[in-house]
Amino acid sequence: MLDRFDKLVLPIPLVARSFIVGLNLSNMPSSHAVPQEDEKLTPKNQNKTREGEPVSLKDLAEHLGLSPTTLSLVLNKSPKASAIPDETKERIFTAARELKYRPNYLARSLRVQKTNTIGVIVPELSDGYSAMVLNGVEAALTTAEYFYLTASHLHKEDLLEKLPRLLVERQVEGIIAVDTPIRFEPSLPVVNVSGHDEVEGVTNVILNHQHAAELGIGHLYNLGHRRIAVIKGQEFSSDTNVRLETIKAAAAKRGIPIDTRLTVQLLGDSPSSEVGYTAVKSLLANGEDFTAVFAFNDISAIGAIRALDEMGLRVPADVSVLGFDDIYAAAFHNPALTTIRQPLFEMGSIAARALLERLSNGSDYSIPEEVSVEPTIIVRQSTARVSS
Amino acid sequence: MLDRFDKLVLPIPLVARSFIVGLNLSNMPSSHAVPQEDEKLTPKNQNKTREGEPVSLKDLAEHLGLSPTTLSLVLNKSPKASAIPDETKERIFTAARELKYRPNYLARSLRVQKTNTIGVIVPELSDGYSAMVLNGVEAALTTAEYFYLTASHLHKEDLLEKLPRLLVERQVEGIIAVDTPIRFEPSLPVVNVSGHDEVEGVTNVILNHQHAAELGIGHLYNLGHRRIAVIKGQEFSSDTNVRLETIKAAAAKRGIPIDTRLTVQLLGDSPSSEVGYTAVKSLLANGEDFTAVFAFNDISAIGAIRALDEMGLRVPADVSVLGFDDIYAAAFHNPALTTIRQPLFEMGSIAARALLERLSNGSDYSIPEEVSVEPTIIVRQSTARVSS
DNA sequence: TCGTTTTACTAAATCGTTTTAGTACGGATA
DNA sequence: TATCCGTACTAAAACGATTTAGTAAAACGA
Repeated sequence: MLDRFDKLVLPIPLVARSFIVGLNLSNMPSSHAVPQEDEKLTPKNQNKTREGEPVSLKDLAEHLGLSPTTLSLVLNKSPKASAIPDETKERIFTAARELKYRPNYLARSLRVQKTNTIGVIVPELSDGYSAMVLNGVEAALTTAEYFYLTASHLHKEDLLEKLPRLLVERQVEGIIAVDTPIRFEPSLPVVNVSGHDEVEGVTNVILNHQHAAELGIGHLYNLGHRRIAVIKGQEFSSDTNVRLETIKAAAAKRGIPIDTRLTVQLLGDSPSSEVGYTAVKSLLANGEDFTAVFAFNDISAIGAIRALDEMGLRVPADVSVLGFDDIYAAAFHNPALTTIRQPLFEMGSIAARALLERLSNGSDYSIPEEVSVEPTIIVRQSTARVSS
Repeated sequence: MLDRFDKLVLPIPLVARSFIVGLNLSNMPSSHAVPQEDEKLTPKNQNKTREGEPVSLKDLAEHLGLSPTTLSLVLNKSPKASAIPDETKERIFTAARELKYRPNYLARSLRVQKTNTIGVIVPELSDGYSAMVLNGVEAALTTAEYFYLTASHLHKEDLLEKLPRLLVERQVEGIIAVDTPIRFEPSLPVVNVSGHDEVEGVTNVILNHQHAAELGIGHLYNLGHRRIAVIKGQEFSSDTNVRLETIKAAAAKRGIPIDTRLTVQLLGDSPSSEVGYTAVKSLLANGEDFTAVFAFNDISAIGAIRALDEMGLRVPADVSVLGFDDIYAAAFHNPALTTIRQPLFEMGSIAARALLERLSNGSDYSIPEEVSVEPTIIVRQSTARVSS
């Protein structure tokens, strides 16, 4: 254990690519074959505490001549420690600090049957969406002293079934799923962000999609758009269907039903704008005629703009493009995206808080089946009044 | 503690329509006040296994009339189970499946002193950079059946000291830090992605910055640029100083030293393009004269383009802009960013693999102090030959 | 002065596994 | 016939905490 770091002392050429040569003495052919007693090698071995090894409560108790019970009571500031004189308490705290005692969370969790850990399942970390939600989750968890294990399912069916089981084995107290179908019967409290399946025991945190569609279609309608193309999400995304349906409804309500030839679907699971680009390319290749595009998300809106641009169509002069999500990039794209904002951070934080609440209230608690949050429309440069 | 969450119910006046009514029978006022024996309520309570409660190895052993030892040996396919007849083994596996036995990872980890868990410390999840690296980390960890706990320090000094300690308490086997200064003495193997401090016991995974600067400055130089502005990173970013120094060196080598009046620093810790925008705005406000901007990253390059645009300067016609990182957004920005690509996914995956290797090889292993990866230049539309 | 309470602690059980060190028995070997 | 070996298992310790149920001595109250 100790000698692990000794090797680093070696002079290392600065410029990268340098690997230190293996130096473990015991493995090296020694010119004088002197048998070595390990004991003798460590003269600084006072207080019988093995340097380097973590010190346990028992070690600390022995060092102090007290029992682990007493230490536990004092260190956890249990009310049962009231009879322990302050002087002793002080001794204990001081020793704990000096010997750098760190309670073993594993042991504690096992005993008290509580891990202060939850599991988070996301489609993929780098898709922007998940990361923003995770940020909110983390913020809420941190204040409650919880940690979380993350797992990405990458849209693979086997992982959708396996990951929850693995997390449960690791004794997470609950699970937050982000934009992920629930393919397991929940043995723990589960909160799903953007989940539309109604599964017993699962709280869904969802956007008010109807409102979102109203905002988007209303905005385009008011600008004079009547032929609106819609980019539908990938099949695996839980929002895909509601998004499309609510948009259709909002359009129909205004007497401008969405032409089915004007809906294209995102294909493939790349988290880049590529998929949006391809989708709109195919729309244009079919010679369809429209004045606005309502994209599934900002990522695909950006791809759409590229596709239109390549066909010589200016955004927003010739075609308006409306995004969804309001990711960081939206505000600084050229042209800046008009978009329907989802409060992703808040959704994550609400999800985490809802989960924690369920955890702390145990079974005598009414589980909200659904919590909805409101979208807002952020008008920027990618939409404009229809020309002509 | 508990009441903290009660409030949460309030600020969601939204459309939280449907709530499942509390269903715990024992809490519900019963019309026929029959005293209930819990036993009687569960007729399917065969085999004395409490429905709902997870089944332990002991439960399973009792159910089978065998000892936990035998089950453990068999379930873990220990070579010591060779004497157990196949028939018994089969019985054990079947029962485990039927009663849905899931080993408690906590207990196992405690016993075998191995958690198969590492800790990851990042500045912030939603900054794109961290998420990409994490993606790589995860990919490498998954194949080794490791999980990881994530913690964000948000550039706060107290968290930089506290988080590693919390992770160690939770018995992580090692720590991966991403773009994070090491403010603790490592008691565990630590790998730092983009770490430039040389701390004993810490392996740094870094980009070959000199090469990156050569690629960038070389590209601009070859296009005829002689007055190049440089956007320096925030003070907290570990790459900030090397990046600037190597760029200066590469420029000086070509006889076009970077004018100090042409370097601006990113300020504030927003992960949006805002900071790059502000920086270049101030450069332009000073009336500085330059034909190219070498940005600290793609995010700030995009902000720079916006700032130039607002001043009527066309990119790349009037000013070339060179980014860094090659995030997903770079390819689809308008104009598409020419950028120095960092293999972030690979860096994460290399970091994880290096850590795992250190873990599995124990002390008799030579720790590479530094592993470097190579950048590439991706030429797109934001840079062009200097006009006239 | 005796009984009760308070003070200052501790022994041992417990959480759910794994692992060490067995046991008991039947059959083969010497 | 005694010994050894293989088979089929098990008891108990261990991991490192928390928690229950104490104990012994001192202080207090009647």
